[in-house]
Amino acid sequence: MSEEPGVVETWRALAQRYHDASCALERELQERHGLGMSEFEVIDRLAGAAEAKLRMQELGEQVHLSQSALSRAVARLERDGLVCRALCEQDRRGVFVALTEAGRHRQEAARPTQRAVLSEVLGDPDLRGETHLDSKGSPLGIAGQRASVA
Amino acid sequence: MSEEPGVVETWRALAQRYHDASCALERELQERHGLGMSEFEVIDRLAGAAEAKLRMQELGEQVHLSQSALSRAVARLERDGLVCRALCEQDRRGVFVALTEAGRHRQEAARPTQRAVLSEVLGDPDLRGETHLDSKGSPLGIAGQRASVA
DNA sequence: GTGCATTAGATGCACGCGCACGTAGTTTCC
DNA sequence: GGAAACTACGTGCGCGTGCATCTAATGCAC
Repeated sequence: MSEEPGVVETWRALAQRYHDASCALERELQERHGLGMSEFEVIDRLAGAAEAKLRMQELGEQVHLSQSALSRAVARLERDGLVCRALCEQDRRGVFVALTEAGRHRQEAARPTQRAVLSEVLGDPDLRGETHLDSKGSPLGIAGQRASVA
Repeated sequence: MSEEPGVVETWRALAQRYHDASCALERELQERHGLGMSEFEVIDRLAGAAEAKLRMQELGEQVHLSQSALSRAVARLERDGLVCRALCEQDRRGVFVALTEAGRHRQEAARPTQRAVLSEVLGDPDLRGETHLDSKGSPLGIAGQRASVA
């Protein structure tokens, strides 16, 4: 009788990896840029979109948030002045979400942090030390984890 | 030149994969066994432990929950009669959590569901169709990501 | 045009989570 | 032996999330 047929192991490794990364990401983004993971995800997607604007629906397809969670996240971002909502003239049910100047600036400031955290946690040697986490001086406290997949 | 150095792609694939799996798992476990993911994780770990009992601390090392979240999860499980707490005589700060009969039964009932969901979502061909999810049939549309690290 | 089904997005609600803190019990050091 | 530091666990609190539901706008039938 096999007890650990593989799927469960895979799942646990996946969950472990995800949690390590998301916790570190959440913490660093929050502490250094006042952004939650979801918020950053939204403005990051917006920054990558044409004209830095997307409809809620399109945003929802890219981020893995529920529709309500996305609505709240955008509301928070709007409250902080990082995005603004605009009616869609073609379909007046729709809402465009556009990155503001402040939003773009914040995203550009936060992206290196994201990259650094991810390469640290996910163990990508490519960016190690390139876009490192200077300023605060904290080495993230997750060095040496690596969660090596090999 | 689009600069996508890999880490972000890896991260997004990882997050996607994790969310697909956790959402499906959460939903199925809840609907079919009245268990949340965390709850199942706890009783599953307990079932795998010697004498089906562990200290909170040891449990905390295995599950990726914060100490408080674990405390609440165990409280819920105790409320439902699936586990029971017992003082640790050696160290009276410690608390043992033990699987009850009902708890073991529930875990044994839920494990096939977990396996089935995971093999469905994570795409492990080994269990495909063996412990299948009745009328699911949906490939969940996440095949072929893998995010190979090698 | 009027009525009904559908879709986009917002919101009330309950819940699980992490953080900070409180409370016992233990160890350390004098 | 007694005070301080530390550890294991529980708890108040605020917050973000998903679910169900609501509103407004669109499309379709007739």
